[in-house]
Amino acid sequence: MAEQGKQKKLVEAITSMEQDFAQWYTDVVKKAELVEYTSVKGCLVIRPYGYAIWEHMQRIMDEMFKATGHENVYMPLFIPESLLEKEKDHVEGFAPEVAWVTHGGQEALEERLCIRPTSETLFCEHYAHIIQSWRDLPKLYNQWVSVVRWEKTTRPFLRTREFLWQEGHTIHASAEEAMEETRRMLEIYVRFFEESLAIPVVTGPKTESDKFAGAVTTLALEAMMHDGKALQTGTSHYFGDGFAKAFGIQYTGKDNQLAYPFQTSWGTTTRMIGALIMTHGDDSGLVLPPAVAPIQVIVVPVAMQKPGVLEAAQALTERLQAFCRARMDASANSPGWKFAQHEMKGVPLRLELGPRDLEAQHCVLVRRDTGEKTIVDLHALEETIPQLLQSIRDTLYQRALENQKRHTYRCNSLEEIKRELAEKGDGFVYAMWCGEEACEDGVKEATGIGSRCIPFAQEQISGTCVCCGKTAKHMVCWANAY
RNA sequence: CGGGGUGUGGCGAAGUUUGGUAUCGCGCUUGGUUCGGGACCAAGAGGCCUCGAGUUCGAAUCUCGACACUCCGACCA
Repeated sequence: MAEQGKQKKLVEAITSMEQDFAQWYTDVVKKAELVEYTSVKGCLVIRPYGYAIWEHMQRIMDEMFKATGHENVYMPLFIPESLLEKEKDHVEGFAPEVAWVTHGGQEALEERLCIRPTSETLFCEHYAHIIQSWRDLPKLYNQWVSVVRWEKTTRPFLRTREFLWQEGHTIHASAEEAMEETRRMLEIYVRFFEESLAIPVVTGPKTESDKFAGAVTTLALEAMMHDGKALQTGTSHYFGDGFAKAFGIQYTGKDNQLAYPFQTSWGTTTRMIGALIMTHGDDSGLVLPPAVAPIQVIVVPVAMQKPGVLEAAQALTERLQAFCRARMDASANSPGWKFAQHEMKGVPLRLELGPRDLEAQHCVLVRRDTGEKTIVDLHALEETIPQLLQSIRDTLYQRALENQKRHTYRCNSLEEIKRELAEKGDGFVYAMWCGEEACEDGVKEATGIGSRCIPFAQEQISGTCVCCGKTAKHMVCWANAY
């Protein structure tokens, strides 16, 4: 009997992270009911539970955008080929992965239309129409839409052909102001990641070869996943006046001279959900930071056929709903099944309420992050639950930060990089670089890891480039990436 | 896009070598007993074997092609 039960559990369990991290990830996204595959490659259904996580992300970020003066707009889905082609670097960067619409009904279109891979060109066309005077600047726009990039290999949330995102597009009178905006939005992302997602990030500009198609500077957020690989989780670009010149956006300044304005764009995507899974998840499934958890407290009535239990659990759930996202699971499944199920879905807190608890006027609270059980007086929940939720966020953040620190290696030579990676596994490698693309490629060639960004938090690891030995200009964060 | 693996009820698999009309576990439905870590009994329902061509009296099984998923590379949020 006992053996049979154990066997059953093994069959239904997800693959362990250690055994196969990629398979573990796929198991979690499926079993936590985040996504379902469709018949179109790289296009997934984001199921209600997964979409609810996205909605919380949206809500929190949108508030931050609005608080800094941004407005939401909506640009069309289609971009005519001629418009996409106006900025040379931009089209070269995106052309290989755009999807084209060639027919309307039965008739071939005179000019084919691409499905937006990003909307710089549409914003530029629009700005050219509406900006005439210095009084029209700045424009601080954002949109929440989906975009399409015809990726060759796809993975749920990490790389899909259609994905949801927000793209901010701003236009300013001066380069300084635009650069400041680029930094400001990066900082907003950092704050969102750290406070709401409990994910520490490394930030800094991308190298020349790695920046966004058409950008002067690309600032990136890099997060470390549990397996030591890097995931780019957001970017903020400074465009200078390159797009303005390519699209003929001009305004008349206070000095009555025509001038080109300066632009930025910045974006984050549903990839953040993937980051969440791979940063906090464990062998029991998803672990969600409370800020974006669709359910923060799951109430599980135990022995709910006993008189009064279900009613008490229902009343308690309603009471909790005044200050947190609480839900009761009164399904006919056994308590053990419910425990496992809600752990799989990453619910931060579980509240067990049974006849014994009712008699003593307390309940059992179980944290998802540590598994720790505490017995709490029913009258103290208004105080205890918010504290626990905060504590869960803090613990998740600290844990992720420790993982990042433990897997950050400071190296002085290519040999050292190879040795560290071989001995300690994937991670961030901090090493000096001369600034030459040849050496960037050289590091990739020799060690297999690529440059992620040039961290703002620079350290002087040595004076010379790890690749060529010449005088170093920057410390670069290198890593294997998703 | 290059290299591997896989595709059989909702999920996981057996069956494919040696062609004969599909089996098991979980899940699902109904009724009952249970309930503090993935409960149990009984009775049911559910499958153009990924799709398309071909070979054959006959194809899940053999041949060719397509598609999807997945892993490892190259590229990207």
